[in-house]
Amino acid sequence: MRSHGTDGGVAQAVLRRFNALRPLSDEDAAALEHAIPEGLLRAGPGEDLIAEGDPVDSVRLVLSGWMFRHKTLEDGRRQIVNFILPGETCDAHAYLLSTMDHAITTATPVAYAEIKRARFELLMAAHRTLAEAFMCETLLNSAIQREWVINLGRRAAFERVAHLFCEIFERLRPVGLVDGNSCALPVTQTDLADATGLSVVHANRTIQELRASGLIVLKDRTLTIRDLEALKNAAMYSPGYLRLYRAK
Amino acid sequence: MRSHGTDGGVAQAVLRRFNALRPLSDEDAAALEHAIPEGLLRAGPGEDLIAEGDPVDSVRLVLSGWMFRHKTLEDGRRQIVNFILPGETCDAHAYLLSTMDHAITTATPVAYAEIKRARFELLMAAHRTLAEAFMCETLLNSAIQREWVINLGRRAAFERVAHLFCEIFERLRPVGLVDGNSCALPVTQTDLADATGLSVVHANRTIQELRASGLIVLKDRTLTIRDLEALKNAAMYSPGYLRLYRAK
DNA sequence: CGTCCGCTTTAACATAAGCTAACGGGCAGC
DNA sequence: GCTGCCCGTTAGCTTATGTTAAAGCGGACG
Repeated sequence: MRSHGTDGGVAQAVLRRFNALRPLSDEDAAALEHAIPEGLLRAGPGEDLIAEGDPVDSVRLVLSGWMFRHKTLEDGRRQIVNFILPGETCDAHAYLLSTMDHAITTATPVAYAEIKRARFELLMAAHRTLAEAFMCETLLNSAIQREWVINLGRRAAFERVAHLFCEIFERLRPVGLVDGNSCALPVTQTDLADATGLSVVHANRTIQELRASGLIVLKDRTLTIRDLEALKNAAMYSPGYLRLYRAK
Repeated sequence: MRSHGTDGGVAQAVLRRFNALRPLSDEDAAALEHAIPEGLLRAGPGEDLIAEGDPVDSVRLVLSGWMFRHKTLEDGRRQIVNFILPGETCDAHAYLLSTMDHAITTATPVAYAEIKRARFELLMAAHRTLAEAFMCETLLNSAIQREWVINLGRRAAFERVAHLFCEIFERLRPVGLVDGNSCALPVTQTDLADATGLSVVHANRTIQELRASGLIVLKDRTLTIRDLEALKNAAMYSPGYLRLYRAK
């Protein structure tokens, strides 16, 4: 199945994720893998990959590393609207709307593949299942966005942070990035605050509380969930919106 | 252009909206109009059209009336995650994910058209621009969802409600549902509270404040915006995310 | 014509979360 | 080995928003 010597396994996360959404045929997988090395790129941590208002005319696949989507108000208040984790795509189809309504910044060093619009459209036309998988990615993104609206609108700080942790854990699982009950959490507390709509101080207090409750350990950018079920209960986490049935 | 005697003008809102996203050829428009009367349906106010977890296998187009998407936590806290206004679609492509991750309820009496998946896919295959228009609808929905995340995460109550009002006004404009500086707002304060993540009491206080500031008049389910620019400033409303450039 | 009911409004009080400020620890660079 | 900087942490005080409760108000309905 691996056919490109130079990028051995580099597309692994993407393939695993897509297979969880729509099982891909070997042919579909090969076509996707083939498109990746052509547009392979890297970026360091804290780099702005694209800003609000920028024109879009390609699709990106995250091979490794974390990014996040965010918007900033005139007076500087920033909100992270979503994280983009390994295996996920930025902006499939977004070129249809011409420009970005939000910015994307890297949290860690990342490797990603950029597929130009024309190339992408050919790929979609030729591989129906692949097209559906990308479509699912986009829909799932909406579903996650809706869950974040609930998180910010109706959950208290403790539940909110707990929920975010559950979600990240469950999103990393299908791409093989959880190790037992631990996963990487390579972002600052400022980022977590901006993702949960809290002030940094309160985000910190909340994390302390989560630690004190024995539900999690968070140290050296590694999150360990001591009791996932209990954490989900505390977060009022309702499974399902991530649609990872097939992913086990 | 009108060819169906019985549904005279019923698809007007949908066509206006689509034209604002992707100018449709007469042929595309005709194909869409043709699909509508077949699945024409009505519902009263407060009806649950679909619940979380329900299977989806059709696309709906709202011809008239308001609906909203919402999720409810186990303990009853409810969050409206978006309104669905006349001319907008529910769930284009959503059938790809099999089931709903949220519920849809009507706020007013509504008329809508239901297009079954098979029919919809044929329509998409035959009309590229129409397919793009539906795709844009889906993407726009995501963009709105992101803006709601910012609204709930980083705006204070006053800004939040002001922002919602600006958004609704701008979303109703391209479908011809604003009249001067007024538009319908056929929802209760409880609904507004659930959409803005506030308690009813505080939502009410905030609306009073908005009235006192002279920015709006809200009476008999009609919203009048006294000074749209001022309201947008107060809301830190950044145009653009609704992509209504072409709609003027 | 009175009663019920859903919606809005007000009041009084409770509290979660914000803000400002300062300190500590680790790590990179000089 | 000192210095600076980023990040996490803690403290003390402020405030926006939630909660509970009750009253007003108008329309629907018998």
